Amino acid sequence: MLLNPRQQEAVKAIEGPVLVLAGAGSGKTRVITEKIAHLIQRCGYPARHIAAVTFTNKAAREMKERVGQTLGRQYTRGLTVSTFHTLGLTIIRKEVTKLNMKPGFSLFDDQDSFALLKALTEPELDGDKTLLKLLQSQISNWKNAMLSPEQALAQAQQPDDQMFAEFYRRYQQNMKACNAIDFDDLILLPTLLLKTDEQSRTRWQNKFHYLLVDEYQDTNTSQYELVRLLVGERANFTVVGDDDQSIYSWRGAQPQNLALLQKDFPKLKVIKLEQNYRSHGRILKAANILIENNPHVFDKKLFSEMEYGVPLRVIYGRNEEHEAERVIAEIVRRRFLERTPYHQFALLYRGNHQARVFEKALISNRIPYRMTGGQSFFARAEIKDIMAYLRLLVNPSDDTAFIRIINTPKRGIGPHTVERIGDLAHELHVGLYEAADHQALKTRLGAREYQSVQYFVDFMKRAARRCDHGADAASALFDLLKLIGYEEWLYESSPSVSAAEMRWKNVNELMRWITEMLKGDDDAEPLTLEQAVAKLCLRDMLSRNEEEEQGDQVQLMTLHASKGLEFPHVFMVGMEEGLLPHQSSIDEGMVEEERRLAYVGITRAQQSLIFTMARERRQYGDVIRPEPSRFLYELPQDDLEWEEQAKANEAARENARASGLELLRKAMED
DNA sequence: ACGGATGCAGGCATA
DNA sequence: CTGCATCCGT
Repeated sequence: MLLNPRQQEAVKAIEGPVLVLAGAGSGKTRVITEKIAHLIQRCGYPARHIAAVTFTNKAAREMKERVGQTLGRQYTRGLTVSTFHTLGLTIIRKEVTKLNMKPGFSLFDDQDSFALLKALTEPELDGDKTLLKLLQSQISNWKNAMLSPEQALAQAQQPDDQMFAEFYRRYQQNMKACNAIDFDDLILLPTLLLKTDEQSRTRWQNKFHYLLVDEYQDTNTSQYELVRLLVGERANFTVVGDDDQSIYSWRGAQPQNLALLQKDFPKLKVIKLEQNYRSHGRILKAANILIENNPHVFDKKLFSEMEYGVPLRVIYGRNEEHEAERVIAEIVRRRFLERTPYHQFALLYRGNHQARVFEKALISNRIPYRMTGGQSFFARAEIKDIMAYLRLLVNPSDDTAFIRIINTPKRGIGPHTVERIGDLAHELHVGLYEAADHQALKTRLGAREYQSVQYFVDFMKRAARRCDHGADAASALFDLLKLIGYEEWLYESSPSVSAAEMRWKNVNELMRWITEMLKGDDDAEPLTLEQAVAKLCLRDMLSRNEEEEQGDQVQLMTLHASKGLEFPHVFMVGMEEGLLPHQSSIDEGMVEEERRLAYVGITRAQQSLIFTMARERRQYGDVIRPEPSRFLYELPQDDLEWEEQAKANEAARENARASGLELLRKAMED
């Protein structure tokens, strides 16, 4: 298919800054892909001087794949297609010395950060979960806004803010001691470095001559700053975004960055893609009308040349179980009547917890399904354990990893012993692992405990040595796994044999990835253990391994996770006040973002769209009777069939037929 | 002092 | 329903 004029314009505008406002389903991935091809083939840009940045690994993989298909693999060698975070990691790794970091640094995920925060605020916060979560997101906000602990403290108005700023300082200090950085640092550190160090800035500006950024409305302040620093004076770049699909302000995204661009780059060329190739007319109309309730920076009206399609529907369940049953009945009906395969249906919901009921119903009806997101592979305890072993191997200062595995599997080292090690570490100003290996520990522990600790340190040392020198790090890891008896431990500690089997399977899957990464393959260089561990921490696997088998399965995911995807038939479930818009968003006056979320959901649908809700819903202990979501009332009612209304129409039609009132029947059908 | 078991509390944003 | 705390047995 040929590109339309607007798309062509977007592809061919290569001098100076370009903003592509790409509505949902307007073919933006295609534009980015074609543009990369154009730059390489027509404009003589070497692939290694082009970088395309996305937000998710999935998007990055897909884009790499599609550029490869368009151009042929040999042309894409050296091309950088990665997420912001991976790009940040690349820069950090090349600049470790300038950043005063030791190689082999650990990447803390949210859980690791949380654990650390909890530990170092113990006296003040006493493990208060809500406060800790608040603190964690506050620190994240500060980092995304590029504020140091000192600046945060200076800005603090109330004593509470001052306390949080103080915790922020403590946190940073401890991260440094652990030779660890968190996800926000992956952007912040490169940004600060490029800002202050001219040499580094020049190096990276010379590395990338052209920059493309996808989902630009999701960038936060430090990401935007990084973009600006990377493109420099030359300002040759293309960003693609849609302010109507900005749904991540809660993690620091600044959709204003779209407008800011025009101010910072007066020469900015703005191109709108408004033709939608995805959805039937009715669906698009509904989406347009809904989003008109929001204020806009750039006016944009999507149109479609596709058929108008069937009406949108609203169906009810008595309660959430019944809601799920009705959705499933509809899927089954359409599968048999219209031969629609399962994979063409998607169930979209606001919160992960909503998935449970639907999962249950799908299982009991033996309908295959695939759930994206939710409890991910890397959140599983067994994976976190193994990852902690790996992290400690490459970074002996990683105290969080040490604490996780010092007694997993159980080897007789309890909290008391760990505390003693902690005391010593504190006195000597070293990490826990180093303290555990210290002479002085012998006099402070009982003989049995000391021996257990020695045993642990001993095999870790040996494993680390084999990983460093030996060509075969992989087999060292397998031996380590054997030695600690992890498989046996899983069978002892799991609630059932099948759970243990599952967990062991996961561990093996992880080991397989590592082995492959260490070995390398056709389009991937062999990695050091250090690099492999970092990649795993970013959940950034090279090959397509972690794509699970995709049979004919109903798709389940959150509205957030659905962005960028499309499905022939969509169910948006739980369309109720309190769920969508979510109660806390209503309370905080953040309904506009919820509306965008609804907009994202609606524009995923290609052919049919059904909204569902429950009349009664269990919440915590009690039962509530939710109101229909305000968004349903904002949709064009002519294109929306409410169930009762449909039933009423049906009844009237029936009556008319029975009484032979031909005219009335005709009227009803209009 | 460690580790397993049992009982109770609070819990749902969204990657 | 899950995760943590506490208690008790070894």
